[in-house]
Amino acid sequence: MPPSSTPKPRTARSRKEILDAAFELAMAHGYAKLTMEGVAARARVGKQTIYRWWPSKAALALDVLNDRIGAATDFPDTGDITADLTTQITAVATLFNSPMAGIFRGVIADAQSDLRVAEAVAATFLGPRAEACARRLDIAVAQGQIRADIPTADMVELLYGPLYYRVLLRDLPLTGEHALDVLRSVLGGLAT
Amino acid sequence: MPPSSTPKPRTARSRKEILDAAFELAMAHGYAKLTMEGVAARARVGKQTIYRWWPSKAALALDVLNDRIGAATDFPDTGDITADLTTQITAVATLFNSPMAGIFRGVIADAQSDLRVAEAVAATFLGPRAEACARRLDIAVAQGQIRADIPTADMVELLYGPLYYRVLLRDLPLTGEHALDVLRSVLGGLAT
Amino acid sequence: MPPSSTPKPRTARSRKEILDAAFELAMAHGYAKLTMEGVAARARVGKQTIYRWWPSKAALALDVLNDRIGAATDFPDTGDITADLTTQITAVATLFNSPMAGIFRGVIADAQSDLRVAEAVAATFLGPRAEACARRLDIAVAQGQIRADIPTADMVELLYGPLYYRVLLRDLPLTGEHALDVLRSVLGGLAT
Amino acid sequence: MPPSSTPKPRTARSRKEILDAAFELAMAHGYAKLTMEGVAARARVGKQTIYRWWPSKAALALDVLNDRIGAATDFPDTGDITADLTTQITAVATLFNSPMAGIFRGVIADAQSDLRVAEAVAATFLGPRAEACARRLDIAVAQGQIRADIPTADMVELLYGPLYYRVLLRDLPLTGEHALDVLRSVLGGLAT
DNA sequence: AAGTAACCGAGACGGTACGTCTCGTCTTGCG
DNA sequence: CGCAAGACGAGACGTACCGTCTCGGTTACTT
Repeated sequence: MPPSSTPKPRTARSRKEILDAAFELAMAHGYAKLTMEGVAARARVGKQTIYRWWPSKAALALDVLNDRIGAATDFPDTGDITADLTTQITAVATLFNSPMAGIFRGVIADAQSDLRVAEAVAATFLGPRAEACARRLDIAVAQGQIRADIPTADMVELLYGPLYYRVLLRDLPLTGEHALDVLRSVLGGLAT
Repeated sequence: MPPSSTPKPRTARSRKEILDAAFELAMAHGYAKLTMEGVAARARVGKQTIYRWWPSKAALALDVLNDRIGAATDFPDTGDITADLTTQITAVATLFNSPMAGIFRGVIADAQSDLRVAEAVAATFLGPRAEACARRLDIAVAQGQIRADIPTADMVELLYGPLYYRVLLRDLPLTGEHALDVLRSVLGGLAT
Repeated sequence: MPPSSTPKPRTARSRKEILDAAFELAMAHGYAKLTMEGVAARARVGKQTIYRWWPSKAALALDVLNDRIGAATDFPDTGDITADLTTQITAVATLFNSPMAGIFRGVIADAQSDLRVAEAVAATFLGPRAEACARRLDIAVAQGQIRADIPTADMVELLYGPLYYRVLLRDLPLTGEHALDVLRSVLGGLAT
Repeated sequence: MPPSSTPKPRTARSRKEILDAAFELAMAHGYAKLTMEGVAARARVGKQTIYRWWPSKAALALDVLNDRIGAATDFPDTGDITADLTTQITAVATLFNSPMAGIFRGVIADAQSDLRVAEAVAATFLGPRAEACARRLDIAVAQGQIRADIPTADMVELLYGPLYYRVLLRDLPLTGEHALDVLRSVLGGLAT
């Protein structure tokens, strides 16, 4: 997204105020009721200033996510892949139980109809995290802790797909316990 | 959703015309550009007539999906769970590569911000299919083909979560081959 | 303009409220600060409702003028053309010293850049009044009170041009006395 | 207007480039689409540089007019007032049929809502020309060619008012012939 | 010749209003 | 008298300019 590609807006001040305003409004009324006009009004900024740096409310919200989450979901490497995945997946589950989940779900919703948003999500949010996970799995494969006949990039989808399923498709809660059940089941397999 | 609970609208004729119009417009211009006004105009129906039966465009689109897909994803039982899952998952992958996928993605997108849509999706679309799958897995558990220590309802999420991940989150294609790779990996597990 | 050509807006009620709001706002802050948004807000009406019937603020203001002025500048016929012109021109001068003058000047200003406004002004405001004047002059010509070798349509321009000149071009006031001086001079001619 | 009162801007070069750019843009797209931003871009000048010398687009356009028209409407004195008025009024009619008319009409339009523009028009454009005309008429009065009982300043309005009427109020063309008809009629009077 | 001040292009900024779009409700009038 | 047709209040959209305000890179005047 533009603000990332041209990371030096004239005044970093308005950038911060816009991101803050967007975050606060999303928290207060939900992503669906977030509007560019509302953000502009709360940030005391002209609408054009927002559109200059972000092409859509989803792009803006994605930057809010990236700014706020930061390295909260970085990958550890203790040598034990099961322990590391447990740590990581617990962090993800925590995140999905925080208010940030509403913004994430809204961004993903908009990505369904806006290709540029989908690309930005892949490039700045999901992609890096998936690659970090795949790299950790590569190490585990090399150490013989994980099967070598499945691409690690695919494994990432097996591990996280069920979590996103809960977040996006069902009204069932995604608890940390459930996330760990998923992890165990995926590692062990369903067949007898 | 209303049309389901009152399955005999005054004139079944307009119901069909509305669903057809919605389908054709969604095919022609995409779910995002589908509007209630557009549907009313194409179906030569008053807007009020649509609102009488469906509270939102997502609810209408969901009915379009249910009408058009019907039993296309029913579950077979040949006695071999792997074979049956293969059959079923191939059918799902096919569906997700058809134009219907656009409508599905749009409905899921709207479900993120509209609780009633989310409930309707769970009640009329995902729920029944998940339950059918779980029932089939119960049989397989009873036959000893599948582990008994994991709730079959959870297994459904392990199996389908990765597919939805591809459909909703990444720009990667969901091929039938990939779907079968997922099936095999989930059944076999990732650990050595 | 549309509201004239399709004189039956769905509810005459909103039409009146819009015209009233426009008039009041123009009186309060001047034509230049009149905005469609302001009118909509004061009339408690959607902007679209205004745009449905009037294509521009000038078209709306022109209707305000026509509604408010009505027959105030109708032409008398007492048999004495000098007396009748005196009556009429005094009425016009009075009008140009009323607050309506501001609206008139604004409409004429917009007509300079919007052909449709110019046409509407000619068709609904200036044209009818000029024709009424020309008809009265025709009678005077037939009675031998006025020269027959000048088209009466041109005479209208000689009589009123100097008044509009004052209203539109100079900061000099257009008093009733000055208007009558003009009338006398035009009738009598400048040459010795 | 400022540029007149401070006739030596730091660089006369930018002054000319700005006036040229404004003229060309007004010719190309019309006064209404002329913008300060457009002028700045075409003149390769900062917006501030324009605002330093001209407070509004109308003030700028007025300077364009004054620069381009120059002495084109100066008053001759051959001793025959009718001949001189004919010469002069023909020149004015020619001007009003040139592309400059669009700029003039735009400036007059803006003058309706901007008092400073109105004053500048009176001070630098209409005023001097009206005074020149009045002076010439004074001579004619002294020579007995013109009535002495009407202020010559008023006569100017009688002569030019009908021309401006055509330019500003009706969609009728202002031909040289029509202008001369007006002249004859005003000199001779309408009454029998 | 180097140092330094002013200027000025470029364009971001906070705003305002535009004219359009779609929503979900309400009203009219035809069949 | 039910429904198509579509007007209605509402309010966000994304754009265009406004007039003001920095930001740096010349430019041209000292010393």
